[in-house]
Amino acid sequence: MGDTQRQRLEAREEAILAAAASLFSESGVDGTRMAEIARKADVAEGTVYLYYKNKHELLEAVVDRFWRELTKGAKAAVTSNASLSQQLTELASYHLHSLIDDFKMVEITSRARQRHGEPGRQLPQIREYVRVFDLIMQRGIASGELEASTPAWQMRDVFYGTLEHSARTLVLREQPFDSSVIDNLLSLFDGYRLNHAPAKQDSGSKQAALELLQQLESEISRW
Amino acid sequence: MGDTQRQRLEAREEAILAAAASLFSESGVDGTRMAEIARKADVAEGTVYLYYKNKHELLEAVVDRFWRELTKGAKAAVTSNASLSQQLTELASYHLHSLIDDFKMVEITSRARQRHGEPGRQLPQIREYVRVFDLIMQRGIASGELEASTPAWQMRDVFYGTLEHSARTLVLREQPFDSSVIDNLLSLFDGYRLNHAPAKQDSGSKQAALELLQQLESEISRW
DNA sequence: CATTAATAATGAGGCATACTCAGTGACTAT
DNA sequence: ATAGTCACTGAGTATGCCTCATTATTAATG
Repeated sequence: MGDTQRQRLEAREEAILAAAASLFSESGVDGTRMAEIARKADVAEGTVYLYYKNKHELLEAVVDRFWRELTKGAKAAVTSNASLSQQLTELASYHLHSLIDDFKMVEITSRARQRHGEPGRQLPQIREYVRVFDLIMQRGIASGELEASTPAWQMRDVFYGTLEHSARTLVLREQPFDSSVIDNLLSLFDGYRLNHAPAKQDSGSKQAALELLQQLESEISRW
Repeated sequence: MGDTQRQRLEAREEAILAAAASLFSESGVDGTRMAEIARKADVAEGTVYLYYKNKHELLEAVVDRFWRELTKGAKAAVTSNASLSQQLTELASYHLHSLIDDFKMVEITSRARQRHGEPGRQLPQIREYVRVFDLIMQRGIASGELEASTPAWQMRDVFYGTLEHSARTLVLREQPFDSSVIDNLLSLFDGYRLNHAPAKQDSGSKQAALELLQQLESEISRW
């Protein structure tokens, strides 16, 4: 019955992880004692250390799981046959919603990055998460909807940096969600020559470009 | 001699603060013991607690001081008679340089925001810091260089969010500074109808607008 | 089924460290 | 000089992470 045994172990590990996640979110990392986590997971305190070397590694596992779930959700949220700007909108919207709902996890993530030993590391699961964005952009370039005049990592930093800060602002103000953040962000990405319609049917993008031209002309004429 | 006495107290407080700042930056918060801080500041361990209630309050004071210094530097860095886009460039450049140089402080700042008790607070000194950006934008609106179609806080989040994430990327890659981040960020702000030169002497901005026009035309012609 | 081996779980105790407080010193005022 | 005030000290306390000798549980074998 080696299979059932393994399942029991995994269930225990999952119980510990879930207990830690909920307590960290509620009371913060420092506010949560290992004894509490063990009690909530229905194991002895020593048992926790059979699964995770120490509190910080448990924290990392919690954060890792959070971003892994987020990656799953993000992949599901973007409809792969939509236009570039639609996909970006979907991803941004999903991302912002998630960050607002679990903002404590965002704070805890930054905590997980900091280890006693020096260097502010990159968490592997986050690397995986941002790939969702990268993929969308790559397809955008391939389909001609996007002109890659700017390095990919810079666009990524604009995207995620803006959304993270916006989430903090909204949470602090206790505003639940603001779609205008998404609209604004996407209008910024227009600066990257992002076309609103797919390339095959480019009357829309041509239209958009012409509107930009007109705006510029009127602006110049005002001087 | 009450004056000298007060100065001695302030000097002690400053010594403790400086010791804590340097140790926190070097070894992280958890990696630094209160005894170390006391030793480096040449006081007994108990003395630290005469000035700061606990380790977390000392951490907050360190972070507060960092952002206060940054505010001073930022105000000095923006030449107040320059154009809007120049001022933004100066601020962004100063900000990015500072974050890269002291990225540990950025990580520590997010740590200081988290208190055992619930709510992810706003640190007052950071509020003061972002005012530098707000002031620039306000003057931009007043002088007509900027059309405020987007709420100020959203532009702020784009600005600081992008720069913080870019700083993290650059630090992780051990690249010291990349001015193209600034260029890219500022070109994004063009979307807010930002003019490149002050209104009085607008040949530069006219030039820029014409270049944009040409780019657009060549793009359209390629379709 | 009994026996043995291997693996998992326990929780009391060790240990590091943030924080306290009774005692000491240093300075001021009268 | 003397009393009083205030800053300072560092040994001691409490707390909470983590270990490890012991116990319980499961698997393997004849």
